[in-house]
Amino acid sequence: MGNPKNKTTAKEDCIVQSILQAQDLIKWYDKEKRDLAFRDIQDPYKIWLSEIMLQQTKVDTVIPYFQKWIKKYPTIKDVAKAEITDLLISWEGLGYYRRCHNFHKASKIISQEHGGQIPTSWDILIKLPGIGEYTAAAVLSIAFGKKFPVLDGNVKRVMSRFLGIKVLSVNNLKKIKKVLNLSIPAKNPGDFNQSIMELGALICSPRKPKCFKCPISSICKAALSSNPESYPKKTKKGKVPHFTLISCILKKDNLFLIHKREKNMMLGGLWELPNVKVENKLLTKPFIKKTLEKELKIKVKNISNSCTVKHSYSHFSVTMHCFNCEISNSEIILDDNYNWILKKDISKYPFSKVHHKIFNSL
DNA sequence: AAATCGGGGTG
DNA sequence: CACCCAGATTT
Repeated sequence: MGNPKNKTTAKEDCIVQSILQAQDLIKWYDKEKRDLAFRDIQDPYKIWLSEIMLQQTKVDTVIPYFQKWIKKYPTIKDVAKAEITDLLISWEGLGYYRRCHNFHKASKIISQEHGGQIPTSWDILIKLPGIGEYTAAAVLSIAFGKKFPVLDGNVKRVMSRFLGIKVLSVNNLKKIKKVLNLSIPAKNPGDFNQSIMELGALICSPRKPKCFKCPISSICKAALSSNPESYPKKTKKGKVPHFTLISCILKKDNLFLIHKREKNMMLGGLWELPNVKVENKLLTKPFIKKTLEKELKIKVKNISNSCTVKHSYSHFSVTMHCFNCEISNSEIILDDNYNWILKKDISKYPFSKVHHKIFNSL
Protein backbone atom coordinates (compact mmCIF):
# COMPACT_ATOMS: atom_id res chain seq x y z
CA MET A 1 0.00 0.00 0.00
CA GLY A 2 2.96 2.33 0.64
CA ASN A 3 4.22 4.70 -1.99
CA PRO A 4 7.79 3.88 -3.03
CA LYS A 5 8.42 7.51 -3.80
CA ASN A 6 8.44 9.39 -0.58
CA LYS A 7 5.83 11.93 -1.53
CA THR A 8 2.14 11.83 -2.17
CA THR A 9 0.60 13.31 -5.25
CA ALA A 10 -2.32 15.68 -5.15
CA LYS A 11 -4.45 12.91 -6.58
CA GLU A 12 -3.56 10.54 -3.78
CA ASP A 13 -4.22 13.20 -1.16
CA CYS A 14 -7.62 13.55 -2.71
CA ILE A 15 -8.19 9.83 -2.46
CA VAL A 16 -7.08 9.64 1.15
CA GLN A 17 -9.47 12.41 2.04
CA SER A 18 -12.22 10.41 0.41
CA ILE A 19 -12.08 7.42 2.71
CA LEU A 20 -15.50 6.14 3.53
CA GLN A 21 -16.69 6.37 7.09
CA ALA A 22 -16.98 2.64 7.57
CA GLN A 23 -18.60 2.72 10.98
CA ASP A 24 -21.29 5.14 9.80
CA LEU A 25 -22.14 2.83 6.94
CA ILE A 26 -22.21 -0.25 9.13
CA LYS A 27 -24.39 1.54 11.65
CA TRP A 28 -26.79 2.49 8.87
CA TYR A 29 -26.69 -1.07 7.56
CA ASP A 30 -27.52 -2.61 10.94
CA LYS A 31 -30.54 -0.37 11.21
CA GLU A 32 -31.89 -0.19 7.68
CA LYS A 33 -30.95 -3.42 5.93
CA ARG A 34 -33.68 -5.65 4.66
CA ASP A 35 -34.50 -8.83 6.49
CA LEU A 36 -32.65 -11.09 4.11
CA ALA A 37 -32.66 -14.83 4.27
CA PHE A 38 -28.87 -14.67 4.00
CA ARG A 39 -28.45 -12.72 7.20
CA ASP A 40 -26.84 -14.34 10.23
CA ILE A 41 -25.53 -17.20 8.19
CA GLN A 42 -22.02 -18.28 9.09
CA ASP A 43 -21.72 -21.41 6.99
CA PRO A 44 -19.20 -20.57 4.22
CA TYR A 45 -20.96 -23.01 1.89
CA LYS A 46 -24.23 -21.12 2.22
CA ILE A 47 -22.56 -17.76 1.81
CA TRP A 48 -20.79 -18.99 -1.29
CA LEU A 49 -24.00 -20.43 -2.75
CA SER A 50 -25.92 -17.24 -2.07
CA GLU A 51 -23.22 -15.15 -3.74
CA ILE A 52 -23.31 -17.35 -6.83
CA MET A 53 -27.11 -17.20 -7.02
CA LEU A 54 -27.05 -13.44 -6.50
CA GLN A 55 -24.86 -12.82 -9.53
CA GLN A 56 -26.96 -10.65 -11.85
CA THR A 57 -30.02 -11.73 -9.95
CA LYS A 58 -32.23 -9.87 -7.48
CA VAL A 59 -32.44 -10.85 -3.84
CA ASP A 60 -36.18 -11.51 -3.96
CA THR A 61 -35.76 -13.86 -6.88
CA VAL A 62 -32.98 -15.79 -5.18
CA ILE A 63 -34.52 -16.37 -1.75
CA PRO A 64 -36.92 -19.22 -2.61
CA TYR A 65 -34.30 -20.95 -4.76
CA PHE A 66 -31.73 -20.60 -2.00
CA GLN A 67 -33.99 -22.05 0.65
CA LYS A 68 -35.10 -24.99 -1.44
CA TRP A 69 -31.52 -25.72 -2.42
CA ILE A 70 -30.22 -25.68 1.17
CA LYS A 71 -32.98 -28.02 2.24
CA LYS A 72 -32.12 -30.48 -0.51
CA TYR A 73 -28.36 -30.07 -0.35
CA PRO A 74 -27.42 -29.13 3.24
CA THR A 75 -23.66 -29.44 2.70
CA ILE A 76 -21.13 -29.04 -0.05
CA LYS A 77 -20.67 -32.79 -0.17
CA ASP A 78 -24.35 -33.25 -1.00
CA VAL A 79 -23.80 -31.02 -4.01
CA ALA A 80 -20.68 -32.89 -5.05
CA LYS A 81 -22.56 -36.19 -4.93
CA ALA A 82 -25.56 -34.96 -6.89
CA GLU A 83 -26.27 -35.44 -10.58
CA ILE A 84 -26.09 -32.29 -12.67
CA THR A 85 -29.60 -32.87 -14.02
CA ASP A 86 -31.02 -32.81 -10.51
CA LEU A 87 -29.06 -29.66 -9.67
CA LEU A 88 -30.37 -28.03 -12.84
CA ILE A 89 -33.92 -28.82 -11.80
CA SER A 90 -33.29 -26.95 -8.57
CA TRP A 91 -31.81 -24.11 -10.64
CA GLU A 92 -34.62 -24.20 -13.21
CA GLY A 93 -35.88 -20.68 -13.94
CA LEU A 94 -33.06 -18.90 -12.13
CA GLY A 95 -31.08 -18.37 -15.32
CA TYR A 96 -27.38 -18.30 -16.12
CA TYR A 97 -27.22 -22.07 -15.91
CA ARG A 98 -23.45 -22.07 -16.30
CA ARG A 99 -23.37 -20.92 -12.67
CA CYS A 100 -24.95 -24.23 -11.71
CA HIS A 101 -22.51 -26.28 -13.79
CA ASN A 102 -19.57 -24.38 -12.33
CA PHE A 103 -20.86 -24.65 -8.78
CA HIS A 104 -21.12 -28.39 -9.24
CA LYS A 105 -17.57 -28.63 -10.61
CA ALA A 106 -16.20 -26.51 -7.78
CA SER A 107 -18.06 -28.55 -5.17
CA LYS A 108 -16.39 -31.70 -6.46
CA ILE A 109 -12.96 -30.09 -6.29
CA ILE A 110 -13.59 -28.91 -2.74
CA SER A 111 -14.93 -32.29 -1.75
CA GLN A 112 -12.04 -34.20 -3.26
CA GLU A 113 -9.08 -31.89 -2.75
CA HIS A 114 -10.01 -29.86 0.31
CA GLY A 115 -11.85 -32.38 2.47
CA GLY A 116 -15.14 -30.57 1.95
CA GLN A 117 -13.81 -27.38 3.53
CA ILE A 118 -14.25 -24.12 1.62
CA PRO A 119 -10.77 -22.68 0.95
CA THR A 120 -9.88 -19.61 3.00
CA SER A 121 -7.18 -18.24 0.72
CA TRP A 122 -7.68 -15.93 -2.24
CA ASP A 123 -5.28 -17.81 -4.51
CA ILE A 124 -7.09 -21.12 -4.12
CA LEU A 125 -10.58 -19.70 -4.17
CA ILE A 126 -10.08 -17.61 -7.29
CA LYS A 127 -9.06 -20.65 -9.30
CA LEU A 128 -12.33 -22.50 -8.67
CA PRO A 129 -14.76 -22.51 -11.58
CA GLY A 130 -17.43 -19.84 -11.31
CA ILE A 131 -15.51 -17.80 -8.76
CA GLY A 132 -14.26 -14.43 -9.95
CA GLU A 133 -12.94 -11.48 -8.02
CA TYR A 134 -16.32 -10.43 -6.69
CA THR A 135 -17.31 -13.82 -5.31
CA ALA A 136 -13.86 -14.53 -3.86
CA ALA A 137 -13.87 -11.23 -1.99
CA ALA A 138 -17.46 -11.73 -0.85
CA VAL A 139 -16.79 -15.20 0.58
CA LEU A 140 -13.50 -14.20 2.22
CA SER A 141 -14.94 -11.08 3.85
CA ILE A 142 -18.39 -12.31 4.83
CA ALA A 143 -17.59 -15.92 5.75
CA PHE A 144 -14.03 -15.56 7.02
CA GLY A 145 -13.76 -11.94 8.14
CA LYS A 146 -10.91 -11.07 5.81
CA LYS A 147 -10.30 -7.58 4.49
CA PHE A 148 -11.18 -7.97 0.81
CA PRO A 149 -13.45 -5.26 -0.61
CA VAL A 150 -16.10 -6.34 -3.10
CA LEU A 151 -16.63 -4.46 -6.32
CA ASP A 152 -19.98 -5.28 -7.86
CA GLY A 153 -22.44 -3.16 -9.80
CA ASN A 154 -23.83 -1.54 -6.68
CA VAL A 155 -20.44 -0.72 -5.22
CA LYS A 156 -19.25 0.71 -8.52
CA ARG A 157 -22.26 3.00 -8.68
CA VAL A 158 -22.01 4.11 -5.04
CA MET A 159 -18.30 4.81 -5.35
CA SER A 160 -18.67 6.52 -8.70
CA ARG A 161 -21.07 8.94 -7.07
CA PHE A 162 -19.21 9.26 -3.78
CA LEU A 163 -15.94 10.12 -5.51
CA GLY A 164 -17.50 12.03 -8.39
CA ILE A 165 -16.00 9.68 -10.94
CA LYS A 166 -18.18 9.68 -14.00
CA VAL A 167 -16.47 7.15 -16.25
CA LEU A 168 -15.83 3.65 -14.92
CA SER A 169 -12.62 3.10 -16.84
CA VAL A 170 -10.14 0.45 -15.79
CA ASN A 171 -7.96 3.11 -14.22
CA ASN A 172 -10.83 4.69 -12.31
CA LEU A 173 -11.92 1.30 -11.04
CA LYS A 174 -8.41 0.85 -9.65
CA LYS A 175 -8.77 4.18 -7.88
CA ILE A 176 -12.10 3.07 -6.43
CA LYS A 177 -10.56 -0.17 -5.23
CA LYS A 178 -7.79 1.77 -3.53
CA VAL A 179 -10.27 3.88 -1.60
CA LEU A 180 -12.16 0.74 -0.60
CA ASN A 181 -8.97 -0.92 0.57
CA LEU A 182 -8.21 2.13 2.72
CA SER A 183 -11.74 2.23 4.06
CA ILE A 184 -12.52 -1.39 4.85
CA PRO A 185 -12.25 -2.06 8.58
CA ALA A 186 -10.48 -5.04 10.12
CA LYS A 187 -13.52 -5.63 12.26
CA ASN A 188 -16.52 -6.90 10.31
CA PRO A 189 -15.21 -6.26 6.80
CA GLY A 190 -18.09 -8.35 5.47
CA ASP A 191 -20.63 -5.99 7.02
CA PHE A 192 -18.79 -3.08 5.45
CA ASN A 193 -19.03 -4.72 2.03
CA GLN A 194 -22.68 -5.59 2.46
CA SER A 195 -23.49 -2.12 3.74
CA ILE A 196 -22.28 -0.51 0.51
CA MET A 197 -24.13 -3.05 -1.64
CA GLU A 198 -27.29 -2.57 0.40
CA LEU A 199 -26.88 1.19 0.18
CA GLY A 200 -26.70 0.81 -3.59
CA ALA A 201 -29.80 -1.37 -3.65
CA LEU A 202 -31.98 0.70 -1.32
CA ILE A 203 -30.76 4.31 -1.47
CA CYS A 204 -28.16 4.90 -4.15
CA SER A 205 -30.33 3.38 -6.86
CA PRO A 206 -29.49 3.65 -10.56
CA ARG A 207 -32.46 5.90 -11.16
CA LYS A 208 -33.85 8.45 -8.73
CA PRO A 209 -31.31 7.97 -5.93
CA LYS A 210 -32.73 8.87 -2.53
CA CYS A 211 -29.90 11.13 -1.43
CA PHE A 212 -32.09 12.70 1.27
CA LYS A 213 -32.03 9.35 3.09
CA CYS A 214 -28.38 8.60 2.51
CA PRO A 215 -26.00 8.50 5.48
CA ILE A 216 -23.07 9.82 3.44
CA SER A 217 -24.79 12.34 1.17
CA SER A 218 -23.07 15.25 2.91
CA ILE A 219 -19.67 14.05 1.69
CA CYS A 220 -20.80 12.57 -1.65
CA LYS A 221 -19.59 14.42 -4.73
CA ALA A 222 -22.56 13.35 -6.85
CA ALA A 223 -25.12 14.21 -4.17
CA LEU A 224 -23.56 17.66 -3.98
CA SER A 225 -23.80 18.00 -7.74
CA SER A 226 -26.87 19.04 -9.68
CA ASN A 227 -27.55 15.58 -11.07
CA PRO A 228 -26.41 12.62 -8.97
CA GLU A 229 -28.24 10.23 -11.28
CA SER A 230 -25.82 11.07 -14.09
CA TYR A 231 -23.10 9.13 -12.23
CA PRO A 232 -21.75 6.85 -13.51
CA LYS A 233 -22.05 7.56 -17.21
CA LYS A 234 -24.20 4.91 -18.80
CA THR A 235 -23.12 2.99 -21.82
CA LYS A 236 -26.05 2.66 -24.15
CA LYS A 237 -26.72 -0.64 -25.78
CA GLY A 238 -28.06 -1.33 -29.22
CA LYS A 239 -31.36 -3.04 -29.52
CA VAL A 240 -31.50 -6.78 -29.53
CA PRO A 241 -32.38 -8.86 -32.59
CA HIS A 242 -35.57 -10.84 -32.82
CA PHE A 243 -35.93 -14.39 -34.11
CA THR A 244 -38.86 -16.50 -35.17
CA LEU A 245 -38.82 -20.15 -34.21
CA ILE A 246 -41.18 -22.96 -34.93
CA SER A 247 -41.48 -25.74 -32.45
CA CYS A 248 -42.86 -29.20 -32.71
CA ILE A 249 -45.04 -30.69 -30.03
CA LEU A 250 -44.71 -34.27 -31.00
CA LYS A 251 -46.84 -36.56 -28.91
CA LYS A 252 -47.20 -40.25 -29.28
CA ASP A 253 -49.14 -42.36 -26.80
CA ASN A 254 -48.84 -39.64 -24.19
CA LEU A 255 -45.15 -39.27 -24.77
CA PHE A 256 -43.39 -35.99 -25.53
CA LEU A 257 -40.42 -35.81 -27.80
CA ILE A 258 -37.82 -33.69 -26.08
CA HIS A 259 -34.15 -33.04 -26.62
CA LYS A 260 -31.25 -32.30 -24.31
CA ARG A 261 -29.15 -29.29 -25.25
CA GLU A 262 -25.39 -29.56 -25.52
CA LYS A 263 -23.59 -28.78 -22.31
CA ASN A 264 -21.49 -25.91 -23.56
CA MET A 265 -24.09 -23.93 -25.42
CA MET A 266 -26.63 -21.46 -24.14
CA LEU A 267 -29.07 -23.14 -21.74
CA GLY A 268 -26.66 -26.08 -21.70
CA GLY A 269 -27.91 -29.26 -20.09
CA LEU A 270 -31.51 -28.11 -20.22
CA TRP A 271 -34.15 -29.86 -22.30
CA GLU A 272 -36.29 -28.45 -25.07
CA LEU A 273 -38.96 -29.25 -27.60
CA PRO A 274 -37.56 -29.76 -31.08
CA ASN A 275 -37.41 -26.32 -32.67
CA VAL A 276 -36.07 -24.60 -35.74
CA LYS A 277 -35.22 -21.01 -36.49
CA VAL A 278 -37.00 -19.74 -39.60
CA GLU A 279 -36.33 -16.66 -41.71
CA ASN A 280 -39.51 -16.99 -43.71
CA LYS A 281 -42.25 -14.70 -42.47
CA LEU A 282 -44.98 -16.61 -44.27
CA LEU A 283 -45.73 -19.42 -41.88
CA THR A 284 -48.02 -21.51 -44.01
CA LYS A 285 -48.81 -25.02 -42.95
CA PRO A 286 -47.06 -26.67 -45.88
CA PHE A 287 -43.96 -24.62 -45.14
CA ILE A 288 -44.06 -25.57 -41.45
CA LYS A 289 -44.58 -29.19 -42.35
CA LYS A 290 -41.73 -29.21 -44.81
CA THR A 291 -39.37 -27.44 -42.43
CA LEU A 292 -40.10 -29.76 -39.53
CA GLU A 293 -39.76 -32.82 -41.71
CA LYS A 294 -36.46 -31.64 -43.09
CA GLU A 295 -34.97 -30.60 -39.74
CA LEU A 296 -36.28 -33.47 -37.66
CA LYS A 297 -35.99 -36.14 -40.31
CA ILE A 298 -39.50 -37.45 -39.73
CA LYS A 299 -42.68 -37.70 -41.74
CA VAL A 300 -45.40 -35.46 -40.35
CA LYS A 301 -48.86 -36.79 -41.10
CA ASN A 302 -50.83 -33.94 -39.66
CA ILE A 303 -50.09 -30.64 -37.98
CA SER A 304 -52.25 -28.13 -36.17
CA ASN A 305 -51.61 -24.85 -34.37
CA SER A 306 -50.92 -25.20 -30.69
CA CYS A 307 -49.69 -21.94 -29.20
CA THR A 308 -47.38 -18.99 -29.73
CA VAL A 309 -45.14 -17.66 -26.97
CA LYS A 310 -42.77 -14.73 -26.84
CA HIS A 311 -39.67 -14.54 -24.72
CA SER A 312 -36.88 -12.04 -24.19
CA TYR A 313 -33.30 -12.92 -23.42
CA SER A 314 -30.66 -10.36 -22.60
CA HIS A 315 -29.27 -10.28 -26.11
CA PHE A 316 -32.13 -11.34 -28.35
CA SER A 317 -35.83 -12.09 -28.27
CA VAL A 318 -37.86 -14.86 -29.80
CA THR A 319 -41.37 -15.68 -30.92
CA MET A 320 -41.96 -19.39 -30.84
CA HIS A 321 -44.85 -20.83 -32.82
CA CYS A 322 -45.76 -24.29 -31.62
CA PHE A 323 -47.51 -26.96 -33.64
CA ASN A 324 -49.05 -30.25 -32.68
CA CYS A 325 -47.65 -32.91 -34.92
CA GLU A 326 -48.89 -36.37 -35.70
CA ILE A 327 -46.63 -39.02 -37.07
CA SER A 328 -47.31 -42.52 -38.20
CA ASN A 329 -46.89 -45.36 -35.74
CA SER A 330 -43.91 -46.85 -37.44
CA GLU A 331 -42.10 -43.59 -37.46
CA ILE A 332 -39.82 -43.73 -34.46
CA ILE A 333 -37.08 -41.36 -33.96
CA LEU A 334 -34.14 -39.97 -34.99
CA ASP A 335 -30.64 -39.70 -33.65
CA ASP A 336 -29.12 -40.29 -30.25
CA ASN A 337 -29.84 -36.80 -29.02
CA TYR A 338 -33.58 -37.30 -29.12
CA ASN A 339 -35.49 -39.21 -26.49
CA TRP A 340 -39.06 -40.07 -25.86
CA ILE A 341 -40.18 -39.44 -22.34
CA LEU A 342 -43.44 -39.72 -20.49
CA LYS A 343 -45.51 -36.59 -20.31
CA LYS A 344 -46.22 -37.18 -16.66
CA ASP A 345 -42.52 -37.26 -15.92
CA ILE A 346 -41.67 -34.09 -17.73
CA SER A 347 -41.03 -32.43 -14.37
CA LYS A 348 -38.03 -34.70 -13.94
CA TYR A 349 -36.25 -32.76 -16.64
CA PRO A 350 -35.07 -29.16 -16.44
CA PHE A 351 -36.48 -26.72 -19.01
CA SER A 352 -35.89 -23.03 -19.62
CA LYS A 353 -38.52 -20.37 -19.03
CA VAL A 354 -39.72 -20.25 -22.59
CA HIS A 355 -40.72 -23.90 -22.39
CA HIS A 356 -42.61 -23.37 -19.18
CA LYS A 357 -44.58 -20.71 -21.01
CA ILE A 358 -45.43 -23.30 -23.65
CA PHE A 359 -46.31 -26.05 -21.17
CA ASN A 360 -48.49 -23.66 -19.23
CA SER A 361 -50.54 -22.89 -22.31
CA LEU A 362 -51.09 -26.48 -23.40
C1' DA B 1 -12.15 -4.58 -24.53
C1' DA B 2 -16.16 -6.74 -26.04
C1' DA B 3 -19.36 -10.42 -26.42
C1' DT B 4 -21.86 -13.96 -24.22
C1' DC B 5 -25.09 -15.76 -21.02
C1' DG B 6 -31.40 -15.71 -18.49
C1' DG B 7 -34.50 -13.79 -16.20
C1' DG B 8 -36.87 -10.37 -13.60
C1' DG B 9 -37.80 -5.65 -12.25
C1' DT B 10 -38.62 -0.66 -12.90
C1' DG B 11 -40.17 3.79 -14.77
C1' DC C 1 -40.54 -0.25 -24.43
C1' DA C 2 -35.69 0.97 -22.66
C1' DC C 3 -32.80 0.22 -19.23
C1' DC C 4 -30.80 -1.97 -15.14
C1' DC C 5 -29.13 -5.61 -12.16
C1' DA C 6 -25.47 -8.66 -5.52
C1' DG C 7 -20.53 -11.19 -12.62
C1' DA C 8 -17.78 -14.91 -14.79
C1' DT C 9 -15.85 -16.62 -18.81
C1' DT C 10 -14.48 -16.69 -23.46
C1' DT C 11 -12.81 -14.48 -27.49
